Amino acid sequence: MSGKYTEYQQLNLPSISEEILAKWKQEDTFEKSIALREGCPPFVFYEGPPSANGMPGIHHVISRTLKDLVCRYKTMQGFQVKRKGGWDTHGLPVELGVEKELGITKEDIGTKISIEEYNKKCREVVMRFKDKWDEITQKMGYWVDLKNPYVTFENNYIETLWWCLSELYKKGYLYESVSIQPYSPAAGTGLSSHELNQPGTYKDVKDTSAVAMFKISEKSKIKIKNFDGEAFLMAWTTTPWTLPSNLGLTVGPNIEYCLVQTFNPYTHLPINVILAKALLSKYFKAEAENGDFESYNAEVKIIPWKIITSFIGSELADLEYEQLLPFEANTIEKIREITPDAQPFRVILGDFVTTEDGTGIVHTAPAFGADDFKVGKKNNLGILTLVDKQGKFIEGVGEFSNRYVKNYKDDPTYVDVNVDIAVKLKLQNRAFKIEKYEHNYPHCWRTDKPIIYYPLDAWFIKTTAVKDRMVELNKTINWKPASTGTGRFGNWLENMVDWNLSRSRFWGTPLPIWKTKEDADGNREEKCIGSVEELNKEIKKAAEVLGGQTNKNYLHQGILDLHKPYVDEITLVSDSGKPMKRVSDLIDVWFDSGAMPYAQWHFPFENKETFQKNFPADFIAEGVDQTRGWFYTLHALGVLLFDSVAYKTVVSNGLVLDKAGNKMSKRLGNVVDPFVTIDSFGADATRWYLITNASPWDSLKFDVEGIKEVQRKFFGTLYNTYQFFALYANVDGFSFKENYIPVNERPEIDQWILSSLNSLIKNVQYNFDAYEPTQAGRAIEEFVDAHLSNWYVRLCRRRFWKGEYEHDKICAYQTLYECLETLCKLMAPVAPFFADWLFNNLNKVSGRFNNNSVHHTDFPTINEAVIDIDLEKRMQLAQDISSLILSLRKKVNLKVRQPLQKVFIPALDASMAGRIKKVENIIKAETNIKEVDVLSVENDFIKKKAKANFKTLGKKLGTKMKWAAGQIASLDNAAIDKILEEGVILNPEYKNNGEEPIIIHSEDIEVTTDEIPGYEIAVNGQLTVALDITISGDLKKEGDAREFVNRVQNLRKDSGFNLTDRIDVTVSENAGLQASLIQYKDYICAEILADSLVFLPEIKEGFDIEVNDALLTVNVLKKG
RNA sequence: AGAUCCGUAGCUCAGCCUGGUUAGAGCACUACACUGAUAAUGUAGGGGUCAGCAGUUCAAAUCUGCUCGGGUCUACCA
Repeated sequence: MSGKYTEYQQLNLPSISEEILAKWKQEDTFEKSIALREGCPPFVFYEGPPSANGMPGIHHVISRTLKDLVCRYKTMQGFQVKRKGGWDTHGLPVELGVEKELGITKEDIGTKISIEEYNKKCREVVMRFKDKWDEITQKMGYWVDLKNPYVTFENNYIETLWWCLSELYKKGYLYESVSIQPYSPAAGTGLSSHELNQPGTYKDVKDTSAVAMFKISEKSKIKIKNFDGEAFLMAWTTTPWTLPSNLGLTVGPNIEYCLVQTFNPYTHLPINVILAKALLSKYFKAEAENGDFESYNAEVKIIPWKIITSFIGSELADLEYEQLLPFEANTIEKIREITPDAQPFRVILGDFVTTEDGTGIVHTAPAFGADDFKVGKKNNLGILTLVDKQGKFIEGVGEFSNRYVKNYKDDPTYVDVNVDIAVKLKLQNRAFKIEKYEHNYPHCWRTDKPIIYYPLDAWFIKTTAVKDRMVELNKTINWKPASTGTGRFGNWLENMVDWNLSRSRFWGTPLPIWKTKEDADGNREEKCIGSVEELNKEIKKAAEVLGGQTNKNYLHQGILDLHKPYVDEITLVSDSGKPMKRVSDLIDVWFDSGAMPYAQWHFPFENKETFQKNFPADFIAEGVDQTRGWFYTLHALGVLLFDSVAYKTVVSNGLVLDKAGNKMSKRLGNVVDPFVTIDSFGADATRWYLITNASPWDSLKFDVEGIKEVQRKFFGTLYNTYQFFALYANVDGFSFKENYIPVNERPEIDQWILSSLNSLIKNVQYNFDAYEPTQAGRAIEEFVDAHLSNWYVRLCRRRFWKGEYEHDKICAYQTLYECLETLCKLMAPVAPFFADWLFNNLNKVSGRFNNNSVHHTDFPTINEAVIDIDLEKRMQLAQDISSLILSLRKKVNLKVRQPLQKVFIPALDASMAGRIKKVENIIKAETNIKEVDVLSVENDFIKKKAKANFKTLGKKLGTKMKWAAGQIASLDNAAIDKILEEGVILNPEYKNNGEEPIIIHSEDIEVTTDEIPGYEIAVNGQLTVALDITISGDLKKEGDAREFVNRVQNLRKDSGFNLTDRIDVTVSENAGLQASLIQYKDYICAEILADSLVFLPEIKEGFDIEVNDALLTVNVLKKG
């Protein structure tokens, strides 16, 4: 190795990115980083597949930075980290995109366009932005294997999904059932929650709402209280059309209800009603309570009422009531035809009941509400669906038969059936209040018509069967932040329902279940296919058994594409010889991604061993919005299939908001284009900003100003430190060829920065291990800025350019080099380009590593022997003292170039005195002072002040604390000294007062000093500095000389001289300064590399300079 | 509606777990200084009801409860 360290004009991060990217490409640096770790323990990472039919955004950059840095870090730590990429290719967004592009709707599929063509189109567009994704992946420096990604639409992938499903089926976890889903009668289709969350679907509408009165049966009435007259349960609904399907009334078990005697406002008949006590005021006027019942008649506006009795909800359980609206279609016989042992028309209990609105009693129609369905099933109410899929009443619902429950057909003559139901209730003394009610209700995003909740057949995974195990295993997962695991995710698990897999779509993974038609007894046979081979076998078998045209297109080669429409063309045969058709559903795309640990390897058909080595993952990371998405489905399938977690650590990162804190959305136009950002600031600054600005799980307010700051402050400073190093190392030819000088043989300042460096390694390693990259990054920043650049380099500057190339200088070079080299490695996970660039700049000269990339090196290890905490502390002391002295100089307007004679620093104890003595040279140099006088503990020169230590005393003293603090503050030197030596009783008169003695020891006080008469003093905490500001004649002269040197140095620099150029200097004679310059001539010449310094009466060509208010003309001539 | 995260200087964030008496840093602004590495740095200045209320405590930014505001996820129901 040889040559020079490359020096640069200025820092250009984007071009560094480009240069390094090209190098990586050429040298296969990524592939090599994995190959180099062959045989090392694996660290397993799963890539959550993005969907390539949308453009990547800046929020993708943050989660991928996080993933990338962990993988890079682990690689450097000696693990082999394979990162298989993946693409999520199925799902509704793809379908919607295609429909928009082709200008069609779902209804057109099968008529205007065949399913085959439609799916072909989906397959084409799904990778539309793959190029853009690949580009951002590279540009941001995300190392992931894009050459062999898993793709969810490929046959092999789907085959594994089928295998998973068939395993679940075998375990009895896959079943068909009814669930209540949003359904659009106008469009004739179920809607997903995604569709329901389209903008504008929830609208404020006015509906006819009814408070209906359900008459309590005579038998049950007695259970409440013995009283005269009819009693009713009041329940409210905004959808009166569901009332004929009513099968139960739900009350909250802990809600208080009362029985109220009053009159029906419409029929004026005397009634008794039950409702929640908290809602009485909604229906009754306070002034009418216990009003005049005797004289009530139809003309009286204010209806009298009184509470007869009250009870809590659980006491109402199982009360029976008469059916509200009996028809032919909803008789008890009809109900039991569907649910043989149903027990409807009862009061049941439900936790979801509130007293926010309504009556505190919930009308329950199991077919038309998810809660209703759940509670109905639990209480065996049965189910009635008196409305068909077109949204109209079926036959047998009296005068309402065949009427649409909402105006789905835009019929101008439509009469609202809800109003008619309300009228009927009024006439029958079954309505207490009918009114228009404005509420927020979901609408179908395509037809703009209100949706209804409707029971649809669907296939489910019985996740509830393994709920306890999922909860248990979740506790072993390391969640970052932990609260997401216990809170959002843990809570979600606790309230888990079975996983509804079914989707009525076209482009997705088909459910591999074939079934026969139901026979007369409602029985049927079904088969769940678990592999292509099995399907092909069944295809042949069916053809043989059923004969004719059965599966004729699939007999030769078997099935070639596992999507619709092909799978639907296949008929299988049941064990008893009946034809079976596939159920038409596709599965939830979340199943696709949740099964990626298996499907990415085409397990169990191939790669069995690979799979075993790569399950479960050590680490995954995605946005927090995936908590109930990917994180959930991974976990569910891991537990269901293998009784295992799917990942050991999961980091969920927060959202990226714009700088005003708004969510980024195309609609608002505040989306940050990651390409623009990375092109203008470079990937490193962007990554560094994203990681260090806020913890990954906090939402990040993205502001390019922040990136600029990172670029300037962190990368700029580090770059300059390198430039400084390169400048002088090139002059001296330092290439680390000398033996490594033992740290304890180096000057104290070197020992200090190396101690800090090792402390930094410790800190960074700890935080990376804890998945706290923000803390790690900030620690690196702190080191570069505060320690390395602005203290070490600042103080050592002269060591690099003064003197011969021997011990001290080599120490300085080796030390600074080691710092830079180590920093490269520490920062490499977060800023991979810059780190590699810097590493190569250093290493190509020194050749200390055989590696071509920092990413192939090992992460630095801590050298505990070099860490000297006391040294770090006293250096901090030196910095604090210097800073105090500088503030004093500022206060009295004495610039640093003016030397001063002396500073006094009182030490509070011997160890502090010792520390200051050890760093006094640094203080002297930094603040340009000749002597540092450390005043010992016993001096009388200063006045001491004591402050109570609240931490130790507070516990002992309690309420006397304030008094004691006052006492302590007023102690004099003698008392403080006594406390320090042996302790003092603060309340000597304690015996007389009958108190406990309060003994103060040295640890109970903090001693400070406050006054040194005749000196300029500054105090900061326990530190006091007293500066002697008298300037003697000699000091003044030296100050002049230094000022002069500074001016000449500036001239050298401005004139573009090289560092080593020698010069001749001529100066105009000047009465005020001449004596100073002559006295310090040797010093001056040495500093400015002058061979001569000559005074002339007049200088014709030269620069006018000003030195301590004196004007001079100077000419500087380069020699040779 | 439920869960969760967040709320500290004009802005970005520390500090909170483990309570301790002047609440810190950076950016931005102003002035001065330092510099033969520096787009850096130092010193000084202005800038805070630590979202609000209540509680626990000798002592609360810190612990507890409630409220308000913002984000996200889930749900949207009589």
